[in-house]
Amino acid sequence: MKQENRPHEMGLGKMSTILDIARLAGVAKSTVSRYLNGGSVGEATKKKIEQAISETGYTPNPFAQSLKAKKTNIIGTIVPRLDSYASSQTLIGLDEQLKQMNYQMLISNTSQSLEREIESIYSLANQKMAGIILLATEITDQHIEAFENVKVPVLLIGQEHPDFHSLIHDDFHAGYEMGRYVLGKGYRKIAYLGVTERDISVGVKRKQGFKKAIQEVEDCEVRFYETLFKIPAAQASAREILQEFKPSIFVCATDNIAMGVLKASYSEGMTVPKDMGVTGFGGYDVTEIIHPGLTTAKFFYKEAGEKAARQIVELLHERPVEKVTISHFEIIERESVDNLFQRRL
Amino acid sequence: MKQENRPHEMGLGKMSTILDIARLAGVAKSTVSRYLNGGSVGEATKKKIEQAISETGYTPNPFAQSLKAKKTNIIGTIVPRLDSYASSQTLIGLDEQLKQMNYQMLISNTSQSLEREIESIYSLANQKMAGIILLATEITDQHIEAFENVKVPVLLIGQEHPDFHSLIHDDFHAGYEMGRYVLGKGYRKIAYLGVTERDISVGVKRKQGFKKAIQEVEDCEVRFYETLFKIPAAQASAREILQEFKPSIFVCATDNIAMGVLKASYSEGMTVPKDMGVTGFGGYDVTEIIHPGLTTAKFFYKEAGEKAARQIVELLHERPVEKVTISHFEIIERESVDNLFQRRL
DNA sequence: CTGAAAGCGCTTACAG
DNA sequence: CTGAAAGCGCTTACAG
Repeated sequence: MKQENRPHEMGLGKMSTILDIARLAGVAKSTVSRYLNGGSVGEATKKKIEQAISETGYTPNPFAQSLKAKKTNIIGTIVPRLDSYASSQTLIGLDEQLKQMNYQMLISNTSQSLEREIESIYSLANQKMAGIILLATEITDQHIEAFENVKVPVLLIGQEHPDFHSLIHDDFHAGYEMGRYVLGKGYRKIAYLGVTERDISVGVKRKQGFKKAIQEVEDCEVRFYETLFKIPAAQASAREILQEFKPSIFVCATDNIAMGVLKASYSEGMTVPKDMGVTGFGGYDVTEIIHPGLTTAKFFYKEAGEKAARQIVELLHERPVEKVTISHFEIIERESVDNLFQRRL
Repeated sequence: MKQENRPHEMGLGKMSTILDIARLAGVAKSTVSRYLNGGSVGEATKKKIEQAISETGYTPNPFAQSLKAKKTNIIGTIVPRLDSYASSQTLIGLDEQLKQMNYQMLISNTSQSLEREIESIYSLANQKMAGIILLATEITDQHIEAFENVKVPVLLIGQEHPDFHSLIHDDFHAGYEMGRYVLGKGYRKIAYLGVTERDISVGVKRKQGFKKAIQEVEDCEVRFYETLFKIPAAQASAREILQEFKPSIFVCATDNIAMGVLKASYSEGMTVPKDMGVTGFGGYDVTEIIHPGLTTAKFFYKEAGEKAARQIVELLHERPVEKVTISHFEIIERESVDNLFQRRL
């Protein structure tokens, strides 16, 4: 399969078709087709067909195949953005696993437009995708309607919804453990810098988990803030909070937000972790590169992508798949958090 | 086009075909087809067809279309990796521009395997891509052979080659200007940390430009080193160089390599830029996020992607396109480089 | 095991 | 302006 199948003679003439192969091998088209699709073919004819195929470098026309089959072996993946660590890693995991299972992946980038997401659902369905994977941020009624209309197997990644199968990260427990971690280090004056609650996973669950940890302890002063996903916005929010609240630590709902806080702290002349602690969620590469390294709850995007690939294929085959799968996480300790107890000694 | 075309009734029955539309409108299939493809259709029939289409939510089967047309309006893009700033930005630029011109983009990720690149060329051609864009790192004889065989319009991004159209970044002049910049700041003991010369753009051209700048000045001590693209490898290389050479500045062939050098300098207890300067090439987002910010030669990947999209489409239409287009760059000054002249005062 | 025929949904000359 | 027919390359019952 590695070398011999390459259409070396393609440059000479036009692409060969199944009819060419049939003629060359002296058999009927249907026999060639049967050979190609693993049907029963006699040894002798098999030989002749193989010969003809390698002579011509024949390879079936996928459009003709799909036209008959009325579907492809392509999984359409809708992704809100291409330039995020989480997206890339998830896509890589999906792609590699899908390839291994002899499926193709088609990426549809929506540039963070929910409207484009809806369009993509219809468009992918129209292109006869075998299944659709949505790297979700928000599930609206329109999403639900679209998926109902197209009737293509669907898997959500990153958000869960009662109507669909989904694979999510363990945002709640990550929030909880992060809370416990921070409290365990002695921090008691905490700014939680979150995002919109329309994003259930990032905006709600992480915060809820964190709140639970807080409730297990006494006399802890916590304030909750909301900012945007982008670094400059987070930076601006942090600057304000620094004025009005002076927290001893920022617990940020994403690594990017944490980056913004770090920038704000620099520009205010503060040193992390000496003057203030910072934590994130995500486990982006950059959290390890920077100095001080960022303490964060790392999610396993690539693995999640691989798992999702296996699940969507199960779904295609109408085999049972658990409604919601929870991918794990890990608290990574780095320099951005100090041990206040130790400091007091 | 926004709302009305959506196949709301799709959920009810099977997808409708051109024949359904024809019957509903009381005309022939060919007339519907002509309407769809902008041929001449009478006002009255046009109305009826439009009515039928919006009633059914009809949308043509792309496989049937491609089967006839023997090609698609999809541009296949081969990318060595998904998780790099340069790749993502380029893809975003390509995708957005292509969409605007009514083309689709299909991404083929090769995970840095040259062999997979070759396979992708054949596979994309087999899928009747209208054109192929290769985010190139290295052009081997196999690439040339493959492209000759498939006879599909091709555009290279990032590397040039006499056989193909290409869009490259101005690596030579970026190297030159970076050299001048560093010299202008008074640095005279320089470690140039480059990469393999098999990568012409990154490994050869940047270095050549830099060398040219060096030659314009006297009594400058420069040593050239080679490392890998990954941060840990660069970090290890930097540590060694720090022992044997003690440069006053590291000029790194990529931002990632510069990140490795920064990490090495931290772990050696050095402060940038006080004890040592560092520069990169690329202009990745991370260079702005970190502290100190990294001085770098910024390339415009997204713009380059957009430009490439326009060019490949020109190529499809067999319109003239300049053989090699050079995308610009900009030296971004940040804190990782000091002014040694000023310091002496 | 093998082949002839019909059909997937569309487009494209060719008549009219 | 409009329609009947052929054909794109493949697969799938159906006979044999």
